[in-house]
Amino acid sequence: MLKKERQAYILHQVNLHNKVLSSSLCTEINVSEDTIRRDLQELSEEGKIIKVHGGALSHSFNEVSFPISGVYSQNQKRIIAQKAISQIQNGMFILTSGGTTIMELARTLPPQLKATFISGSIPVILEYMHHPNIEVILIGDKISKNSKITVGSEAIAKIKQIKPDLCFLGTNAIDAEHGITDNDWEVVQLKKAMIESSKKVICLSIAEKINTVQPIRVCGLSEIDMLITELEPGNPLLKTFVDAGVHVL
Amino acid sequence: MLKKERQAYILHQVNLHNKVLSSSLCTEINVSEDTIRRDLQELSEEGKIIKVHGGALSHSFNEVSFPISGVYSQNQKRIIAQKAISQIQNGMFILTSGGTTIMELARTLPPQLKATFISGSIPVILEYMHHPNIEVILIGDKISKNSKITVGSEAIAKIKQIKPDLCFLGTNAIDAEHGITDNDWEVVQLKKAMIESSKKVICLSIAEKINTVQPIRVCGLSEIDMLITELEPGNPLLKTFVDAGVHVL
DNA sequence: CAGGTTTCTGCGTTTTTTTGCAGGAATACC
DNA sequence: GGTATTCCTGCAAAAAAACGCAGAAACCTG
Repeated sequence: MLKKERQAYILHQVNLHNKVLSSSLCTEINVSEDTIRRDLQELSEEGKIIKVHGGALSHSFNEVSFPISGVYSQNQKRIIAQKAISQIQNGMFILTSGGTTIMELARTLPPQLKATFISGSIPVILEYMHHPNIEVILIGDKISKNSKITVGSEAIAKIKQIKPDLCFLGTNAIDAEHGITDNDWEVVQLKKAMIESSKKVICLSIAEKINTVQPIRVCGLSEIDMLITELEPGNPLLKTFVDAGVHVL
Repeated sequence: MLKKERQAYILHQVNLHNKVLSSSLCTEINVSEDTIRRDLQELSEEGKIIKVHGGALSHSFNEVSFPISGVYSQNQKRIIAQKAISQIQNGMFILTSGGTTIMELARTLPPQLKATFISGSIPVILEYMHHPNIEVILIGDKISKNSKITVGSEAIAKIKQIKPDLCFLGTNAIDAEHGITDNDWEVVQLKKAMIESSKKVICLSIAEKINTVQPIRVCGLSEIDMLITELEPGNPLLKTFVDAGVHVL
């Protein structure tokens, strides 16, 4: 990995998470802690970041403190993202939906991971594009402005042509009885196609959305292979899903 | 292998993978590391790539790469955008390439305009999405990280299926003798398809790029219907294009 | 076509950059 | 106050770059 490349990655991480720990960076990128420190030093001298004991902060950070609930659910999503990443192997073809949980997954992907990611969500695609070793395939069609995702028959047809190894599905609502449900008809059509095409479907959901129902049905529990939440697999809230045969992580 | 040939290959590799290692290049092309280094040096001096220790990176790494021409050429591009907008009518289907000039066009679009815009460029699409009355169609395929545009046979096939009223083409280089030329092979393929599909092709170019040539040919002057620059149509710099039958605005 | 000039390329040497490591100093945490 | 990180300094090894040079190829030019 080139020095500039590494610094670009660090800078991206800082801007994304508002802070980085040099200790975690050096295991991620697999270089010595000294190298990270020198990188942070240089970036700091260029005014790109603020170096502090143990890591660095984003420049915009020290200005305003942001709402606690945002950070709170961000941490939950980070846990989910970590679990999801453990399911990814080098060389995989991975289809993902949109949504903030998937965004967090995209941000958390380790830099040395080599895989191909496919999506129709613009914000998620932008995130994938920042990663050094990831191939990005964009599903094209008409853009739904409110969900910022491509929707329509062309997109669905394209999804049906591929056979990804994994499909990560961000969920709006999941319930033991009604399965996965959503509130946007076009997005639901897309998700149905994604589930149908993929070898393995992994559903990402924060606990808050468990046992909630939305008007339009995406699929039943039998069609998903794994459910990932920020909770421990043994949590009583998840029991009904385990009983229904879903692998809970 | 000729020097120019070698440099074109290197440039292509950089545009494709966003980075190259001089060590891997010299085994690929089978020349000494010194030669590669000199090539990278030259390409870097021409502003095509960014040379770093151990290899080279594409320009997309440090976004803010044009400090001088930035705000300066922004005004020029705004003039071009205004002229381009005068050619748009409500209800049109408009295909656009990527690039900063097109970005400026996207930003300048009047809010009441109702039209359908089609593109494969991520930054441009983001801009279109902010407009209230514009339908956005995204061309999907593999994303070229450095040009931030979808490239590949799927994208080209999709473009060939449509018949837009207008095509706005951002140009890297235009010359009376060689026509429109560019330096990224995949982007050229895309532009060729765009020109072929469209009823009317309008070429946007800042004066700085007039009478410059890049290695790969996109099309001759006869294939474009209109050329828009920030200059007055009567400017002597544009005379050769008027003589060649291009409508200059 | 002969002779001269320029350009290109590879090789050996020197210089610079990068990176990791060790030991002591500074800092944070309990 | 004690302990554990983290930070800094100097140093050394490896990699890469720069430099000078020389042979070869290409290219004028009369």
